[in-house]
Amino acid sequence: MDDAAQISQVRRFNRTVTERVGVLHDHYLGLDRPIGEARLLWEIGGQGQDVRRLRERLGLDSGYLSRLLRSLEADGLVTVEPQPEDRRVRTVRLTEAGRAEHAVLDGRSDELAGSLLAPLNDAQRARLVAAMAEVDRLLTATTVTLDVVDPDHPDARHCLRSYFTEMRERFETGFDPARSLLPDAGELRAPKGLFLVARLHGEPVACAGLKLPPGSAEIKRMWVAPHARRLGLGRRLLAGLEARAVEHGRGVLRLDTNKVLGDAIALYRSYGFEEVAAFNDEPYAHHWFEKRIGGA
Amino acid sequence: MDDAAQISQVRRFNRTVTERVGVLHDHYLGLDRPIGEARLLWEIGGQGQDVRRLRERLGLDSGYLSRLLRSLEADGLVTVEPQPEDRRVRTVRLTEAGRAEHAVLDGRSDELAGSLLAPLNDAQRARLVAAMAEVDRLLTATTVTLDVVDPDHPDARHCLRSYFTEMRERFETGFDPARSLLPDAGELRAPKGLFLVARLHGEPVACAGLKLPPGSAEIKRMWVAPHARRLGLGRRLLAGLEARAVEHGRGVLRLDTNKVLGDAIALYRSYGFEEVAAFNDEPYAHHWFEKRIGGA
DNA sequence: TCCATTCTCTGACCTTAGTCAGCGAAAACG
DNA sequence: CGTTTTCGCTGACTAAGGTCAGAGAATGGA
Repeated sequence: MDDAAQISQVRRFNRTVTERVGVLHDHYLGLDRPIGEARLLWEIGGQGQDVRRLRERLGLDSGYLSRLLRSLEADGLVTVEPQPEDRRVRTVRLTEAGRAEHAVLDGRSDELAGSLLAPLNDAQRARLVAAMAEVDRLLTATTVTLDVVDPDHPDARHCLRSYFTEMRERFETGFDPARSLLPDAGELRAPKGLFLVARLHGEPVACAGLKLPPGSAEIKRMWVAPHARRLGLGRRLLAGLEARAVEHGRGVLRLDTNKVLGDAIALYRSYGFEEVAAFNDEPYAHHWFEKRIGGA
Repeated sequence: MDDAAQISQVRRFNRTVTERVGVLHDHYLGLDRPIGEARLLWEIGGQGQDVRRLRERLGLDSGYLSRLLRSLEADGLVTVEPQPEDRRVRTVRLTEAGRAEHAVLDGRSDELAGSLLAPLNDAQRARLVAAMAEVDRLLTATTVTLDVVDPDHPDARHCLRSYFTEMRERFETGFDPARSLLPDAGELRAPKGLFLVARLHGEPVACAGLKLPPGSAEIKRMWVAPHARRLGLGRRLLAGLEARAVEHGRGVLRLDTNKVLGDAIALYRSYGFEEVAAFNDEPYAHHWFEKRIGGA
């Protein structure tokens, strides 16, 4: 299928979906109140949200948002209170009534989904859901951003904590960071290295570090959050690190890994890594890989 | 995957798509003029449209639509003229300037589609487009309506004309209606039979007739438009005819078909038909099928 | 021929969505 | 400590989207 055919298929999709889903969506959501308010109520959700965060997520003008909140407050659906730590920031929470209304919206959303599936038979339904999952995955993948951050940044720390926890659970021998050949944080920070974090909707969902000792480049601590797998993030991280290693004039990228990380090993191979003899004595490693980079 | 899991997958899809496609869509479309006008301009399209039809398609109030048209007219983008046949109905056509503006919107729509694909690599792109096509097909399928119409109705005649043309092209021996055991139109009209037409966005896209001689029920002239294939319409037509045959107290459904119609034959088998000896001497038939219906 | 219906348009009106400037309180900075 | 910045709020305003009742022309049917 050439580019033009792809474009026109995407356009057909856009049209069908905005008609069938988009229109119904607003229609279902906005039965009793303006969709602006309904969306807001929805976004506040069970645990409450800072006004600032709401403004960001929904992309609303501060004055406009304020007015919407007043309106919801007048209807007794939300309460707005200053945060104890920073009394400029205010937190919105649903009241009992607000929670009830939220549950109604939730139910409508289920109805909408049901109404799309209802006219189909079982086989078609399964195909539709599978295709939707695929579209969802791939469109989501395009919104993930990759940034270089300091390993001490909260998002980086979150990824690293998750990484350690997962290794501890998956390695047959457990995982004790103290026994591993861990780069101290300084080694994953310029000029000795760098650290990449991938974010989805602002939340950190994957990371990878690059150590840059003279004449070499080594990947460390690559991790992808379970709910963000199958988005091609591992590959994007590898590509990101490779590009940066090339920028630093390195001709080889290498890494070590544990035998239980089968998916990762498959990824390394398919990305062009080849297994080599051990180049360090990392106690948790069973395989060592290298890839020539930068056209070297 | 159980029902709840399907529903929640559909909901995730709805959310992702309305965010990524819906929002961008309005954004791209509405750069220079209100989206209401832009949508209208878009819907008028190259050949012009009756006001009535526009109102239906876009679901707009007649007063509101009228005002939008005045506004486009004032900008010199459209002309509105009464239809010659029925001077109450008015037809909207794009002027030269309107056509230019339409082309701009068209380009934007391409851009939008491109922007969804751009961040993906080739393999992902192909997967996304394939999944979109599947979603598109299945969602479209749910909007098809099935109605009993008179075989002389313009939509029925359109289907039958297309059917004859296609048979003429595909049968190895050509197809001469005069030689075939054609039911005359009366046989596919109550009380001797019936005729079903499937419509997509109001356009006829498939048909099938049922002959109801005493004690028997026979399917004739089943056809699905090429662009509406793979939507499960054949199966729906069969189900529709079966249900009506049962209503008329018949216990067996039968049909004859030509050997070149491989897809149709596969459909009949998978729907539960079994091949039987010839029950008529239709010169263009190679296979005869029967299915017990109504729990008989 | 008269009457009912269809189709579009106009005027009056309302709600929702959204922008912008500026203000006061709280926090951060130097 | 004073100054600057951040955060949310209010008032004033605009545009867009949409509803409703009714008028006037054209058509169809009895």
